[in-house]
Amino acid sequence: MKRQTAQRRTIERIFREAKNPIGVEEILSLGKKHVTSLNRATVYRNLKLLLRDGVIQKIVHPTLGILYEIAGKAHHHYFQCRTCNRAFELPGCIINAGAAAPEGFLVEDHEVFLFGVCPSCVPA
Amino acid sequence: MKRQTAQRRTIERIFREAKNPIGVEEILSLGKKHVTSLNRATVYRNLKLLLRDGVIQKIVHPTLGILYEIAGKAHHHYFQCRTCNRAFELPGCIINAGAAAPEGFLVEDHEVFLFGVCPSCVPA
DNA sequence: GTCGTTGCAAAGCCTTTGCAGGGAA
DNA sequence: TTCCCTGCAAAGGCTTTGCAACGAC
Repeated sequence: MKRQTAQRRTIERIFREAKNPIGVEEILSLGKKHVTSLNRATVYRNLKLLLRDGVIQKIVHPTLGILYEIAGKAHHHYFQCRTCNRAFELPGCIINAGAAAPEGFLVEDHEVFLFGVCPSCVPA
Repeated sequence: MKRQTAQRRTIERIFREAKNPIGVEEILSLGKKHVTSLNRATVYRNLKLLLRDGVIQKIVHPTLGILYEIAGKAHHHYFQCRTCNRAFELPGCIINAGAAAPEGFLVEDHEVFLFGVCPSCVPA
C-alpha cells in the first residue's frame, strides 16, 4: 500500500499546481522548498509510481528533454518559446487524423510540438 | 580538412540509402557489415560532424529515442507503427501554423509525431 | 512491529573525451 | 611527413538500484 509522506505530498502538489509540463530539476528545486532533504532518487521513484498509476504523463520534448504533467487533461499540444525557453501547454488540437498520413496508415494518436515566441516574449 | 575513411564513407552511405530515420544502434550494426572494426565512438563522432555540417538532422522521437536522417528533405512528419515499432517518414505537412496556437503565440516551426499501424502491419 | 519510503552512494545506460597508434593526403 | 581519424578505455550526464535507517500506519 502507498504511504503518505511529506516528500510524496509535496511532489503531487507540485504537479497539481503546475500550469505547464515540468522536468526533474524543477520538481527537485521546487520540492526542496518544502522538504529540504528531498533527494533526487526520491523524485525519480515517485515519478515512476505516479507514472505507473496513471497520475502523471511523461513527455519527451524535442529540445527540453523529459518533462512530466498531470494526466487526464484534454488532448493538447506543446509550445516552446525560443526566447525564454519555457514549455507551454496549448489548448485544443489542430490535427485531422484522417488527413495526417497517406493511404494505408492507421493513425491512432499523435503528438505536436510547436516552436516560436510566446506572448511574454513577443516584442511590442 | 575532412578525410575520407572507410568508416566515414560507410556511415554517409548508410544515410543516403536510409528511407527512414535511424538510430545509433542501427547505424553501428549496418556499418559493421562493411567495416567490421567500426566503433561506437566513431559513429558518435561522425554523427556530430555530419550534424555540424548540416548533412544530417537529429530527431528526438517520443518513444524511439534519438534518430538521425539526411538533412535538406522537404518538411515532413513522422509515424511510428505500434506493431513493428518502426519509424516512418511521411510526406507533406498537415499543420496550419496560423491556427496552431492561441492569439499571442508566434509559431515559427513545428514537429509532428503520429502513432498507429503501418500499412505492412494493418490486418487485411 | 511491519514494511513501504527515504537518503546516500554505487551502479547502469548512453554519449563524450583523452590518448596513442594508424592511415589519408 | 603531417595531423586527422580510429579504437579502446575512462569519464560524464542522467536515471536506477542496493542498502540500512526511518517513519507511516
